[in-house]
Amino acid sequence: MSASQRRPSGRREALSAPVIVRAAIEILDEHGEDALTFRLLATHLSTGAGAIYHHVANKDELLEAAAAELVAGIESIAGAAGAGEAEDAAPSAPAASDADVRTLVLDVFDLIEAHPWLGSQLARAPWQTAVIHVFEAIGQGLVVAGVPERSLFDVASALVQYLMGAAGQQAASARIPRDVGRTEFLTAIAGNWTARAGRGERRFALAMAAQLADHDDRLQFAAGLDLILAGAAAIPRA
Amino acid sequence: MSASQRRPSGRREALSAPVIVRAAIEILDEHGEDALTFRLLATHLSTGAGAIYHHVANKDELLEAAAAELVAGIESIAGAAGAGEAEDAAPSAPAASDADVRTLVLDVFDLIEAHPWLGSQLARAPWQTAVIHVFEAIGQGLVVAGVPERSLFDVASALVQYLMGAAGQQAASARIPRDVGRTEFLTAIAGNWTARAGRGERRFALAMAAQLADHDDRLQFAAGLDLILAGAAAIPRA
DNA sequence: ACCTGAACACCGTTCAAGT
DNA sequence: ACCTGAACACCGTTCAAGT
Repeated sequence: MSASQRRPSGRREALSAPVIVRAAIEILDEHGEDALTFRLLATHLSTGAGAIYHHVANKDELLEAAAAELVAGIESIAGAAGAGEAEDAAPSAPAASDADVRTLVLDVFDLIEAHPWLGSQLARAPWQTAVIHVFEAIGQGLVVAGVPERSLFDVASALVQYLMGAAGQQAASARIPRDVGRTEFLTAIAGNWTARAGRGERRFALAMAAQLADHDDRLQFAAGLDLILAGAAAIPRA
Repeated sequence: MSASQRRPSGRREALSAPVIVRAAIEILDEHGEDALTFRLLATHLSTGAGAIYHHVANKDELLEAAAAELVAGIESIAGAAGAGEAEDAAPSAPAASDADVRTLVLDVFDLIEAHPWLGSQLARAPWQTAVIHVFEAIGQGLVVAGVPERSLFDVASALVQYLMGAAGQQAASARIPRDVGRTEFLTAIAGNWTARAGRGERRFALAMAAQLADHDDRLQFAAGLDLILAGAAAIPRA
């Protein structure tokens, strides 16, 4: 029996936390959050389910690590510019503005849209590494954009919470069965509201039902984001 | 055997959807979202687990009904005023303003803070009755507050998504073990960030850690809410 | 028609037994 | 030390059998 035969075809590298996290992300991306099982993961890694626990404490930690991995690519503009190296240089034009923070938040939104399970995971635990990373990037962007220090925490938190709300919605959207068309699904929902809309009841939801069927999640998210940024911009500077 | 003996002590009323939902809410409020099990629920109702399925399709539907029940108490100011009865009356002062919408959203926040499982449930499925109800109430409030019609959907959606984000956070906070003090937990988290904060890394999160330990969730939520409302107020009227 | 509760098809996690 | 995979302690849900 050669050494290569002791290592079955499914796994080339030795079992380790990064390898496990990578395999988990693959399953999550391809088959959705419900598909991630320690048994299936073990099969993909050509090992037993118990082996995973030698490298990862439990499923929660695995999901946190997977989320952190995806979000690691998100960098604040300020961070990327290497602030701190030229602290004493003459004050130049701000390295980031509200528009950069806007782009940053939309990047995270796009990442969630591409990996809906990430939406579930981010919304689930506010103190995990991935959320802190996003919070940090947004916060640094706001500093450079000139948001007054006394409002930094409030504005950053508002942006993160809004983002978490949208994250949950994206994850929920992804849970709609694929064979049901999204439009059909939303039309059915709208029909359900309509049926219950008595005289004067649910007039607003009813009026919005038409818009719902063909709206664009990202545009709508951006519109709300702009409300928050407009509110932040209206804060009097120190 | 008398008739009263055929109906065991745990259940006075006949089994029905409302009775089941009421029992579910009791368990959720007292022991948290993880405690709600069809087996435990059946025990509380002095019946078999299978009996519940004669009145409720599945656990999802049960949770949606429980959420709808709690949220039913939330009424938009416009709705409560019986708009529609005096449609042709001379236009009086607006029945609601931004301040009323603010109060409405904070009422929902307070409801979630009092019933953390509601936060999980609302954030989970955007199309459930409870969320539509809140959306409707907020929308009606915005109409009366004079938000331009073309922005109604965006503003209402932004408020709901922000609320859903906060809902998820509240639910997550409630999942912190009770014997661990909240302050100790947050201090530990902050310490964890500190440990990882290299030169220039996580400077923002680090600076915020102190504020985190003793901040007030509700005040912070209100601050973000005010940003959105300020942004909405800045939209030029038609 | 409604209820019962054992049975089914899963989970995450543990752990004795192997290498 | 690391891995294996059966076993444990749960779930939600189903369904034959009762009333």
